[in-house]
Amino acid sequence: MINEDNSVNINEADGKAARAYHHGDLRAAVIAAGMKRLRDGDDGELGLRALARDVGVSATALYRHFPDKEALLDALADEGLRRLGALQAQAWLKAGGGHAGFKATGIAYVRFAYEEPAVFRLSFTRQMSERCQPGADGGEVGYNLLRAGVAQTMPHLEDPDTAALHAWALVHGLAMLLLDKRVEWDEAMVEEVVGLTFGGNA
Amino acid sequence: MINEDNSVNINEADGKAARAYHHGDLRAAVIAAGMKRLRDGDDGELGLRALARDVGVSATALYRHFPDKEALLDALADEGLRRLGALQAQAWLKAGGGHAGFKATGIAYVRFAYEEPAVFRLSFTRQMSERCQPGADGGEVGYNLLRAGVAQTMPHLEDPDTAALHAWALVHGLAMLLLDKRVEWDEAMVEEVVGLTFGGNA
DNA sequence: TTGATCATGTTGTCACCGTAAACATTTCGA
DNA sequence: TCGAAATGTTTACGGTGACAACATGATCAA
Repeated sequence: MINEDNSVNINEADGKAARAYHHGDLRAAVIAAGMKRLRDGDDGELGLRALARDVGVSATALYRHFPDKEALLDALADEGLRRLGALQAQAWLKAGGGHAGFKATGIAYVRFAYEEPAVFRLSFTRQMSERCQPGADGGEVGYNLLRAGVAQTMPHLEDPDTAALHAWALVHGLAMLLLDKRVEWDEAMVEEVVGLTFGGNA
Repeated sequence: MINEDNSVNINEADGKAARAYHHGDLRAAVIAAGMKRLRDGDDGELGLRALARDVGVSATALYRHFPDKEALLDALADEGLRRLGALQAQAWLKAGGGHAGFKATGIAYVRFAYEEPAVFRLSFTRQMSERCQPGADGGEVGYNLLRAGVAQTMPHLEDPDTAALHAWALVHGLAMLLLDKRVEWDEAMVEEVVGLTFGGNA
């Protein structure tokens, strides 16, 4: 069981000795700790040793759950994409779908990048060429929303693929420019720029 | 003097002893070597030691020219931006300016990212918040071209800033999606997507 | 010519990192 | 109950960026 503060309870049910040799669910705990570090902007690299220390375990213990550091980062990246997709879906619903919903998914994309820069960057920087776990999301939720939005919002375009890529590139580029401090965050600005492509400029 | 193969000639003019204790122009040589490594896709990090080895000098010698590794990377990043700007300017001229020229600068941006991924990524990933050397370009050439292009191509828009950012975000996002293998390179696709924003879709 | 001074490069060292191998402990199924 | 499998620890190795102390070469005044 993992608490909100990422501490881990062991033997919650049976109340045995507090300090057990085995960790409750190390894999999940490590991912949670990694996410926390990314979110807290513990800027710089997150290292195996620091992560293991957070969870209260030996550095090499992580190798029982991840073949190497890359695999661990991949897991974190996937978790990030999953969260992004969830936020987009939520924004779509909240806006009631349609044009407004589509635009909302775009803004949610940029906002996520701005609010959790390290997570966003990690999620997209990892080359997804390697093995994709069967359970991996890989950003499918977000992309499906995108395709649906394009279909609903711009049925007149002859090539929906081009339009979808256009929309994706726009929000992704805006997000990246924000992360790399090429552009300063400005809610109104984001709405305008996104709206220019995402349906609203009628 | 730095040759094409990044070797360095010392005492070119006076023909003195070939092996001097002091390096001809270590700073320039290191930057050249770094660029070469980035271009050759010597994947992974480029380290101080490897770089020093390339140039044929001790690792710590680099600290005479750069306060730390970050500064070195900053120098490489700036060099990258300068090259990008040059390529864009060249594309603009070759296309004869106007709408076609504007679109050409956008495509040049994406192409540069695709052809020299490591350089592009480094150039934009470095936080430019810190001190910008007086001589640093910082991507000014490229941005000026962008503003000029927007002004020429879309005079009807009420807010040129929004339009410029829109265009920039589009090519930047497309570039990033290409680098991170979210999208496969396809010349025609790039032209279409870029053309959707960069003037051509009339 | 001499010798001081400074810029530049070298050697040695340190703390940290990822990770492999060997070992210890706990859990669980037969 | 007992042995195998799963999980965590210890130790060690090579690599990294960074610093301090030292060596070498160039420059310039006296």
